[in-house]
Amino acid sequence: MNHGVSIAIAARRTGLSQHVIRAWEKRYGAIRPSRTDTKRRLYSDEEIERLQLLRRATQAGHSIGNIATLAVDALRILAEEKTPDGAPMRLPDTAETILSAALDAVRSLDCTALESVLQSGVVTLGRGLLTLRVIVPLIQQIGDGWERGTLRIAHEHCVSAVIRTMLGSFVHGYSPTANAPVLVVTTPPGQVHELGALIVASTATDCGWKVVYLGPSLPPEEIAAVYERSNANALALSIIYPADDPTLPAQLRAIRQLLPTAPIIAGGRATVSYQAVLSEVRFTVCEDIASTIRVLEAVRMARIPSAS
Amino acid sequence: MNHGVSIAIAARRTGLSQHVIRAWEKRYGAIRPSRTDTKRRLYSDEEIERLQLLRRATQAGHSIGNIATLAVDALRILAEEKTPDGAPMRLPDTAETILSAALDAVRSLDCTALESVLQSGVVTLGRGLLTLRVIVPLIQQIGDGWERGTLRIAHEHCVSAVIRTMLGSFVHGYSPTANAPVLVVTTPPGQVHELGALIVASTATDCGWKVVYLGPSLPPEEIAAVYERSNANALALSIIYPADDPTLPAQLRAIRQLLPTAPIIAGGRATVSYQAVLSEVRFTVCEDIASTIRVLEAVRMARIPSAS
DNA sequence: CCCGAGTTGTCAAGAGTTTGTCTATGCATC
DNA sequence: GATGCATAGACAAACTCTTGACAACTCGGG
Repeated sequence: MNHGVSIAIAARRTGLSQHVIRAWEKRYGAIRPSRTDTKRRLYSDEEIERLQLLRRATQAGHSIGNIATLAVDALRILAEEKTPDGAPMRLPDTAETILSAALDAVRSLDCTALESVLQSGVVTLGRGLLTLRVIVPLIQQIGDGWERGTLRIAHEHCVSAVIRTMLGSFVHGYSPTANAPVLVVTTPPGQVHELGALIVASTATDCGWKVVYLGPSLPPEEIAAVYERSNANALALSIIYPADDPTLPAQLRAIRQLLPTAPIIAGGRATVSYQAVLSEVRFTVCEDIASTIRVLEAVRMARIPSAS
Repeated sequence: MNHGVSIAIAARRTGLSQHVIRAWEKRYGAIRPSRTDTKRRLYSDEEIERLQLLRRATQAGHSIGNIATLAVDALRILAEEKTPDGAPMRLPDTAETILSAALDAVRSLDCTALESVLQSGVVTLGRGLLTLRVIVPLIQQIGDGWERGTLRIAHEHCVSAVIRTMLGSFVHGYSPTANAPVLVVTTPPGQVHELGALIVASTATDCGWKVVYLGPSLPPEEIAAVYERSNANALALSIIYPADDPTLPAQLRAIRQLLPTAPIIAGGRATVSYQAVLSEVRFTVCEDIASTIRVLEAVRMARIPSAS
């Protein structure tokens, strides 16, 4: 079957050091990779996944000695567990390291490097933290650098492309739960930047929502049609760049008119420029990701708790 | 009978050095090229493809010693796939199945389902075939359905978002080879559709190029600056949608002026509308993916083998 | 509050393996 | 005769393996 990869690759893909991988094997029998004739370890995809799960479970506070021999399914459960407050303390530090590594990659216009930095960030921080502590600041700083003239448009484009891909891969990441609430995410017409919308989409996915992501710049009728066809529970709109679009208020009113009762969330830097309309049409404005999460949580709770 | 090519050509086409090719043959029996009467090696297309697969599999972390004698099919799996056209026979059937499953998912606006259909398609068909036989037709049919009114704009947006993410994840898939040729991919200003550019980018990655993907709609000066900073060997531009942009010819001329000698490839549906300019500025126009691959191959061969 | 005992990540040294690259020599081709 | 290819052998750099040791940390008890 799959002949497996070397320990170096296994280490890279799991975020563990080679030393740790060997130690876990020797001391706890956590895995039993096949060997070549000359005793070199060969890791299959399954074993690598197992190592990833072990890693996340240990980071969540479980001690390796206790969980090393558990079945994969059990590990999946342990690894999924959140750490509400006993959160690891050293992570902010790591986030900054990753961020600066990412900025270096951007400056040298090395998209491949940027991607692998971010990829390792996913392993280390997880999606949520990576988004919050790395991707958002990164976008911010690229924007600043561009305005100050230290970075070119091309830098911004290149980074956007990579981030776009990464965030996109977060959106449908988890298999949907049966009765998960549904969130429609898009941007109103004229709002061409989709990164904000993607951040919301991936965050919502992370929080257990089923997300229908529609890309940027969609007309009100389309938004409304999709909202109803998909039995959505909320709508999220990202408003970032053109902060002085005279046609936007009309669009927002049209949306509200088509969806009179829907919970609609608006977020993004440019929301401040449209405060009047936004409150007029009763959109919930979110300043940042944290408040978005809170609002999503509130909407979810407000749903009629049918079962039990 | 296929006469086969010399080891020098084989080295060029695979990106491997002659030494390595010989070493793989001698040490691992990885290939067994036919010989002339005077014992010179002659490589057939199949053998060259095998070498390419081996190269990609090793880049993916598999050690040459373990995989050298594997069958081509197994290699395809390890190398994550590619089949220019001499494909296995049952695949067209599979491709159609996947395509229709994808269309179903689109019609019911279930992005999650679409994503998992495509994901399984990657496993079954590999990146190259999935792109050729599923993604491209899918885009085509969505476009048709939209024009006929059976599908909404929202469908198109939703599908684009999913495909955008999937193609994006293909682009930087492999770790760059030391002396891989570099291709810059983008679209000229005003060309906002990036799917075509992404298809080229992912195809080129598949062929062993190092790709610098810059997203859509980049000004000529930016393109040129990146081209030179990244020591690129070629530039690819996708021209798909506005087929009647009066400013585009000027942009194309500007690009050619900034990069007088660079090999520039233009592809996409709208190229027919700009034929006059395109030939004036000496862009190589590609009708489809296959011809793009051929042109890339030609450019790679034309490179003066400076090193070694 | 301090002390062992157990746990866990990290490291170093020495031996062995893998693999890309290079040389030298002779033949082939043009 | 200049260039390209074949073979064989030699290297060096990069990887891995195993063993043993060490430091930081946790935890229960004195």
